[in-house]
Amino acid sequence: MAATLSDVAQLAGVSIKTVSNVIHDHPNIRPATKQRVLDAIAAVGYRPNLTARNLRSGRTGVISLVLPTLRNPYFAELAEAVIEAAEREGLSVLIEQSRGADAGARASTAQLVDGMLFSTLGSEAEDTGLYAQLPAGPHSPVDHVTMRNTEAIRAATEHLLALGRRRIVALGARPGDTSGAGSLRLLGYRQALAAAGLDSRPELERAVESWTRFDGAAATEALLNSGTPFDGIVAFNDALALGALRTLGQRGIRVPEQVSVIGFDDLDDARYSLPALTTISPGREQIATLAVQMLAERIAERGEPLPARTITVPFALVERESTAQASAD
Amino acid sequence: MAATLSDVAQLAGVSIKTVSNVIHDHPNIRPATKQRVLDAIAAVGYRPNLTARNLRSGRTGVISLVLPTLRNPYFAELAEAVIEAAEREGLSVLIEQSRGADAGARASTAQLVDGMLFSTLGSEAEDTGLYAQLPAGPHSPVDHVTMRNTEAIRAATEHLLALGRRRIVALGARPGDTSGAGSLRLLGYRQALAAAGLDSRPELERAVESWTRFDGAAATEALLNSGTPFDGIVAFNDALALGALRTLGQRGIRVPEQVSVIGFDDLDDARYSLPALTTISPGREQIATLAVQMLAERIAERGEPLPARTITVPFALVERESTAQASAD
DNA sequence: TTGTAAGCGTTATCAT
DNA sequence: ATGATAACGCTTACAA
Repeated sequence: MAATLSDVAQLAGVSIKTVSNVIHDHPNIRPATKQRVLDAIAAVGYRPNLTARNLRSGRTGVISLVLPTLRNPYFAELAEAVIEAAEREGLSVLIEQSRGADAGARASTAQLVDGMLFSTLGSEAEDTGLYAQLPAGPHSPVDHVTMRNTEAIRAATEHLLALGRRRIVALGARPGDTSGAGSLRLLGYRQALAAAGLDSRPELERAVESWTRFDGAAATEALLNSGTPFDGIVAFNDALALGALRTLGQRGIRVPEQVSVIGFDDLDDARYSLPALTTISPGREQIATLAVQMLAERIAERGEPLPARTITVPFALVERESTAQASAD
Repeated sequence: MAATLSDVAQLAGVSIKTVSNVIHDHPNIRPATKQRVLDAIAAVGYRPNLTARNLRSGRTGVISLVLPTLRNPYFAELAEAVIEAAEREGLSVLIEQSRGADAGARASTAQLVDGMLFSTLGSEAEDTGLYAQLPAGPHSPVDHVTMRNTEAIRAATEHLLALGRRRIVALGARPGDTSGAGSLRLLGYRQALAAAGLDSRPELERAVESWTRFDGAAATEALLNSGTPFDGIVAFNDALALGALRTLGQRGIRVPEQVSVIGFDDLDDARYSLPALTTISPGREQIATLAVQMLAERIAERGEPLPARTITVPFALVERESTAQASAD
């Protein structure tokens, strides 16, 4: 059995209040008493019972991170960043998978956690379906931390344009999507083309089912088979780009000599692909840090609810081999 | 403020005991009363306070998974498997990073979790350094779920031997390691060679700092530069193998025609590399399931401590392109 | 069938 | 400077 406050108090010959005072470094404790208590704590190996403390304080020190899957490196890297940011705030992270409808309702609705962080695939239906599920009810304000989807893909496209590429493929359009990340990124691609005075060509906008390496490879396969000529690929995420690289490699098409490829996410994998992938770094660490901080503030402000805030973080374009300047063509 | 048992009781005009009875589906409740209580629960939006329940029961329903990093796909995939297994047991998973010495002591020593699962990189020092840290003290029994390191790498090596490979590289030896996964795998490699009547050649046993894609690529680079001829690579994990594939691809060496490559872990990535990687599937789902089950049993048996158990799970060799039979050489 | 009350281990408000 | 004692919200003997 674990030792409790009263065990310590009894051994030290004081009341539990005094022990509690010592633990919390309250002022006004006689040094002699304090020492006696500290000795008693050491003697019985006392550790505060966090559950009891939580019941009193109404807090648990735990937040949950709800995401679709850890097998997707994007989410794994985000989770790691969140865990580290949470640690800095003195919080632990419970990871839950959002299997469709029940977006992580388990531990959360049951007040096991002080707050929740949601990360989605950025598809439209997903985001909207989420709000209904929130434990605090649909009225409570929700903060958002977002990335510059449109601007970043526009910058990515302009990067290829600056290399002299003119037949640039947009890889990853999602047909039904009109407000999610997919459509924002498609918009950025179109903006870049328009600003460069190029017509957008439907046959260069390639749709995929999901933003995975597999679909990236398959879509590139289909693209090649269609005979449509192209000299650049703006993939809407790194997984798609890595899939594209695989297919291009298999077909003997040289990157970056014949085709430039750029991705989005700056996964660890992007550094080790062949060739190493140029990509957009969306500011993952900052997103994680801000999200955790905002949640921590909200947890601290219980009662007086803060207004909903939306923060957008800056991105960076990371140049690697897949868009290196072709020496000669 | 969240509604409590007494709020519900007051509204329904019964005692909290009755409400509690309804919640726990106790027998002997008059249907009319039950309905009244259920209505009241719905009316105030009552959700049981898990923290209070935990304080009473002494359990939290949370276990922690301590691992080095989620950025390593091996651990990300394991974490996902553990989360799913835990969900089946009605447990939530808190993920903690073991940053060196303090192997996840935070939430754990503080009784926030009912039990802990450790997954390490399998290096020797790491494992031994762990036991001292365990919250329950060094006496408490610890269960182990392990994979067949030696047998699996032996099978991998024999797979290459069966393809006619004779100059097989072991990629991933860790010099200082005499009891960790590295040495067990090296042993399997040597056993296979010995059984085939081949001498083990030191120049074919390539050491690396860490089992990463980066070091796999670098070690393969060094191997090629050394001029040592070879026709097969047994990598001690998939990351090393994927790094090797990258270097071989870069150098224009064809896999599997000139060199056969096999890995260990069966990461999702192994399916999408170029060429797709043959590998050892170490039984990850089973490991996760068994580990969670054993822990759940231990949590249930509080008091009467079970003896320490060690379970070893079977492996499977997954054949893909990187060891396809070369048609002609 | 339902109610009363004790207690889980803390923290915090009073007194003293 | 320290000690009683009442909460926190729940489960569960024991009574009624």
